Parts: sequence; structure tokens; C-alpha cells
Amino acid sequence: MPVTKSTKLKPERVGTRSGTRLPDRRQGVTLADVARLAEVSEITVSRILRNHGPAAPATRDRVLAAVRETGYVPNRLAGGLASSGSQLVGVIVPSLTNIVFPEVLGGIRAALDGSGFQAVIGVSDYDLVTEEELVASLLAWRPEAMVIAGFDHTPAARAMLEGSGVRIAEIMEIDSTPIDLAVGHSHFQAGFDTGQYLLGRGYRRFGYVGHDWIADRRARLRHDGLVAALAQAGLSLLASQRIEGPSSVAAGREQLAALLAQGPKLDVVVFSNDDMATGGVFHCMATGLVPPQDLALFGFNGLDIGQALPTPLSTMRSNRFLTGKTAIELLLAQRVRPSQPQVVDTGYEILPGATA
Amino acid sequence: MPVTKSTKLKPERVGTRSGTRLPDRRQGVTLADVARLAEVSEITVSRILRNHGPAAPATRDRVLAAVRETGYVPNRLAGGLASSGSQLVGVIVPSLTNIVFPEVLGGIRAALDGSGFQAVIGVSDYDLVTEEELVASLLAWRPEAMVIAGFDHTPAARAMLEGSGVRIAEIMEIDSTPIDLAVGHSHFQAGFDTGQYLLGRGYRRFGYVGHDWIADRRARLRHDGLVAALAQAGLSLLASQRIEGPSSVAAGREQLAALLAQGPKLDVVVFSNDDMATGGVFHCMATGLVPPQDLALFGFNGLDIGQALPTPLSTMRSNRFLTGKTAIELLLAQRVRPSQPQVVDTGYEILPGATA
DNA sequence: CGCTTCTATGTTAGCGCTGTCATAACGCGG
DNA sequence: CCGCGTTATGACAGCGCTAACATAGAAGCG
Repeated sequence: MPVTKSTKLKPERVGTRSGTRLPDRRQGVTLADVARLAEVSEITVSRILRNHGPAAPATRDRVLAAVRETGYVPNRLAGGLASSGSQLVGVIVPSLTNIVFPEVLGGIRAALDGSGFQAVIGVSDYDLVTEEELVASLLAWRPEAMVIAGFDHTPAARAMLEGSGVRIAEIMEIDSTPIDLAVGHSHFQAGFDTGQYLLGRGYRRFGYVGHDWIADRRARLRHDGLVAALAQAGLSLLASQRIEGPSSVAAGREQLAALLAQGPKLDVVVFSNDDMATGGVFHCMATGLVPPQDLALFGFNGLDIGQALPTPLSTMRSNRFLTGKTAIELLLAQRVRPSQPQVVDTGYEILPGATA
Repeated sequence: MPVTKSTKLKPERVGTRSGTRLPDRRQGVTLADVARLAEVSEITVSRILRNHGPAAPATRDRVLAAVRETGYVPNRLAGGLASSGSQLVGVIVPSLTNIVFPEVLGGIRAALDGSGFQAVIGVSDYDLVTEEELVASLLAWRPEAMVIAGFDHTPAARAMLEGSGVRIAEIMEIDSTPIDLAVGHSHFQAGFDTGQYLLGRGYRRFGYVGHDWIADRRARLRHDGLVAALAQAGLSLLASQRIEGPSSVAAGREQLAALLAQGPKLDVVVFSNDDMATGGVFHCMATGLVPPQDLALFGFNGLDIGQALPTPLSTMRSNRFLTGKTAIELLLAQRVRPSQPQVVDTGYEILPGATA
């Protein structure tokens, strides 16, 4: 009878029921297979592959040859489980089609490069419930750190993040107190500075074109900052126009047309971001308005597209790449949460451009 | 004595060496903790959480309450290892800053939505060696399927992909034979069709503005298709200009200027994509050229920005979202590789626009 | 030459979960 | 009231890997 005894490791592989799991197991090569071929123990193979602990050159060569011969690919599920360290960083952003988020991811990747860590990206679509699901789902991979855009989370999501014990960076804004670490800049202040800058340039008759405030809370903060700067000078917005959907060049174009149709004579229009402002520039081009003489335009973000326009867009450049990079660097440098939440300002700068 | 029985499972936890691993283990709640609190076995909790197998309503409630109370988050590393199924799909794209890739990812996410699967994204930066590393790294997570942009891989990467046994979709192009599945459209044909379309509109004096062919092989295929169409009509490109770097609006603007400075009188310029073509439109605006009368411009991709221009860009629209979505749907519908590689054409269409 | 100190490798015991095979309890028809 | 099919639950044995603790041999040293 082939019902031997099922002892030690896995003699049944062939014994009990002629390869019980072989048919469906496409997995194939494991550490044990490599070890057998190289005639060493599994742990030796493991150590050599991770450059961990000493190893005789001869053994190392034998093992590496066996790895190559078998086409062994380590199983990180097993590795992570055994070492309780997944080498994973969870990242949650609201969108990938708004170019600022891929840019942040670029910074994250740059900082992760060579660290052995891998980013797992979740996209929330500006939806807090989706975000909560993503938090749960990413936490289930036992990441070593987590990066999430913004401060707005459902109570459940916040509880999970806090309770997870992993380091958390909330990025893109610093206008609230973070759970652990915030990296970004103040959108309120950016809006305020925009107002002051434009007032300094002599503009007095302000209009505003924006997009969805519920989803994009940061756009709203910039608006509020702008309004505050105007109020301080005894002024207010003469006209304002906002769509419910996401920002886009087409929306900016339409909304500026709608804003101008409202009537009040304006000398400057501030847009919620560069996409919208670029649309505004297009509207001016199509209708023969020449910025900044006929109408000044101001954006936010410092996107390439705005700078490549025939008349470069006047805007504020934020440091998306730096934000992502800094967040990861700080997270990995200190693996336990500090007692006090930390805030890092990656700043912004005015790009004068030629539209305001 | 509170040392009741706690036996069976892991009595040494407290016995042998007073919590050997407890201090450093921030992990916290495990299935066992939930099971203990709900007074059932671990497997029962596991089954209930996965809706797998029968469960008495009372037990289910007790378990769910315990989960809530403890804040339990399942460990997918352990789950994946035990069930040899990670519920992961690996995705490798060359870039995130070129908007077409986030759009593909959007399709992938849409198809994955509700399936319980999660995408792990790698970005190769148009570098095949980086891509190879990503293949190894993603395969180590034992994904159930893999999506990768393009057909160009190092031999090692190809071997890993083939040997892994998982289903592979090579997306964005269909001009070569895939390992398993290809989803996208023919870039050569798109270029050819562009040529035919423009010839049909009466253009005869063609110029070309492009970007990095080594990294972006698909742009080159479109160029080759265009040249083939011209050759068939006894024509050829009168002038051509190309940068080594990635495409951008600014680059398109500069390169069109350089192209026109070359001398030959042109009546149409074909660009490697819409970013470049938008830059071309900007150059015309800045220099007073009015498309299409003074110079016709043609792009590729059908991006929003091109359509929002004062004169909408004439271009070809490809279906990035559909490509991503289709790839995942086909991959998940059939979990074993078909004997024959399969090719799915997601097509493209001409957007007449107003610049050609 | 006995003893410490490396260096190279192995043994053992899980990591936290799930597949598989029991087992218990409950109808229910004959 | 026996046997049988359900339904609900549990025991057990790993998944593939690695931390922690041996162990064995080779130096190093007074």
C-alpha cells in the first residue's frame, strides 16, 4: 500500500494519492525544490537569496545555479507571512486622470526605488466609502506604511488607519491635524497668496471659475483663501461659476463663457486649477479676448500644459513629486509613529506667466 | 488560576518563553482572537467572513460582533498562502504621466470592481530592464493574472511570464503574436489609415513630428504605417523632426517650429500623438498660422485636450478604457491559458476635428 | 593544546489562514 | 426507531517561507 506514513515534510507528494495537489498546482518550484537540487537546506537558499548571513562562495554559486535552472520565483505571500513584513506600502489617491496624482506617485516610486518596497495603489474616485473599502483592503496586505491623499476619511476608515499601528502619511494638504504625518502645502494659504498677488498687480474686479467642491476639498480651500484675501482688502468676488463634475479643459472653457455671460465687468478670473484655466485661455482665444489686457487669468498647479500655451499661464506651482517623495522618505526613516503628529510643508511658488 | 486551558492550539504562547514574539508583534488581532471571543473555532470565523459554507444566523451574528469589537482585519498574506490564490492581478505600464495609461487602468479597475481582485501596478518608465524586475517582483505575489503593455520584453521577462503559468494579457497593440492574449489595436494600420485619410482630403506635402521611438515603439509603428500609405501613393515625408525624450505639449511646439524651419513647404503635419499635436496648434497660434488652411495638423489618441482647443484637433481616437476593461474580463473569464494565443481588436476611429 | 570566536550550515517551530475530512445534531420517511 | 441526508461546526495538517536557536568545523590565542 502506498499509504506510507506522511511523515516529515512531504513524501506524500508522490505517495498517498500520486500527486494529490500536483495537477492543480501550477505554482511549481518552491524553496525546497531549489534546496534539493543544490543539496543544501532550505534556509541556506533563503539566506543566500536575501543576502542575509554568511555563505561560502561555492554554496552560493550552486544555489544560484539551481535557482536559474528551476526558474524559481520566491513566494512573497509566504515570505511576508513568515517574517511578518510585507515590504509593501499602500497608497490611496482619489484619481489617476488628474495628472497631479501620477506625479505624486512618481515621487513615491522615486523614494521607494531600491528600497525593496513595492507600492500598492488604490484609487478612490473621490468617494469616501470607496476609500474606506480600500483602506480595509490595503491594510489586509499588512503594508509597512500607508500614504493617503487628504484628511477626509469616514470614521471607520480613520479608526482602521489609527488602529493599524502602521505609519500613515496624509498628503497634499496640511490645513488639518494628521493622524501621524502630513506632507503637502496649505491650500487656504495658497488661495490667500493668490489674492494678495493679484491685488498687488492692481486687479480689483475678481471672478472665480471652479469645479466640484465636495470631491475636491482642496480646491474649495483655495477659493476660501482667495475670498479671505479679497475681504481683507474690502473686496469680494463679483461673479462666480462652478460645475459639479471634475475639472477639465472643456469645463473651464464653458464655465468661463458662462461667467462672462453673467454680466459684471471683470478684470481677472481665478480658476480652481490649471486644467480649468487652460480652458479659460482657449475661450479667450476663440472669442478674441487678449489676456491679460482684456481679462487676466490665473490658475493653480503649474502644469506643463499651461506653461506651453502661446501665452504661458499665470499660476502657482505646487511640488507634487516632492510631496510623494518626502512622505515615503519620512515614513521609511522612522518605522514607529511619533508621539506627536508631524507636518511637513512642501510649499509652492508663483509662476508669473503672461496671463495675469 | 486564570491558566484555564488555552490548550489545543498554542499553549506555548504563554508557556515556554513568556510571549517570545509578543513585544515586536504589532500585528494584533488574528482569526484566533475573534474565534475565542465569539466562542467558535477559527475555521467557523473564516467561513463566515468569506460566506463559504453554512452558518447558523446566531453564530454569524456573534462572529460579526466579535469582528467589529476587535477591529479584526484579515491577513491576506496568510489567506493567499493557505488557499494558494492571492486575488491579485499584476499590471505593468510604462508610465503614468502619459494620460493614456491611467485611462487603461481605469478600464482595468472597472472590470475588477466587485470581483474581489485587486490590481498591483508597476511602472517601467519605458525601460525593459525595469520591466523585467517588475515582472519578477509582481510574479512573486502569485497574481492570478498579469497585464502588461506591449510585446517588447527581455528574454528573461518573457521566460518568467511564459513559465509562470498565469494568464497574460499584452495590451495596447496587436501587431505581434502574444504569449497568451493581446488586446488593443494595430498602430501600423492606424498610421496607414491616417495617411489614406489625409491623402483623401487632398494633402500631398507631408511633414512628421515625433518623439522617442525606442521607448515608444507604438509611435514608431504609426509612423511606419503613415509612410507606407504615402509610399503607396508615390509620396514620402518631405520633412521629419523627432526628439529623443518623451512626448509633451512643449516638445510638440518646439519640434513643429524646428520642422517648419527646415524649409520645405508643407501642407500637413502628422504628430506622434495628441500631446505633441496640441503643442503644434499652440505654435501655429503663436505664429499666426491658421489651421487647416495655412497648415493642417493631425494627432493621435483623441485626448480631451485636443477636442477642447479653439479649433478641435483632427485625430484618431483609440479606446484605452475599453482595452483595459476587455483585457481583464477575458483574463478572468477563462483562468487557464488557451492553447492558441488570442487577439482582440478594440479599434479606433477618426475624429475629423478642424485642423485637417 | 584547551578554549573562545568566528563562519557556514542545519533543525525546529511557527507566521495566520484555509482545504479536507471528520463529527455532532437534527429531521424524516418507512 | 433505524438509517440516511442535511446542516452546522470542529480537528488537523499544511501553504512556502523565515526567525531563532543550535551545531560543527576552522581559526585564533595565550
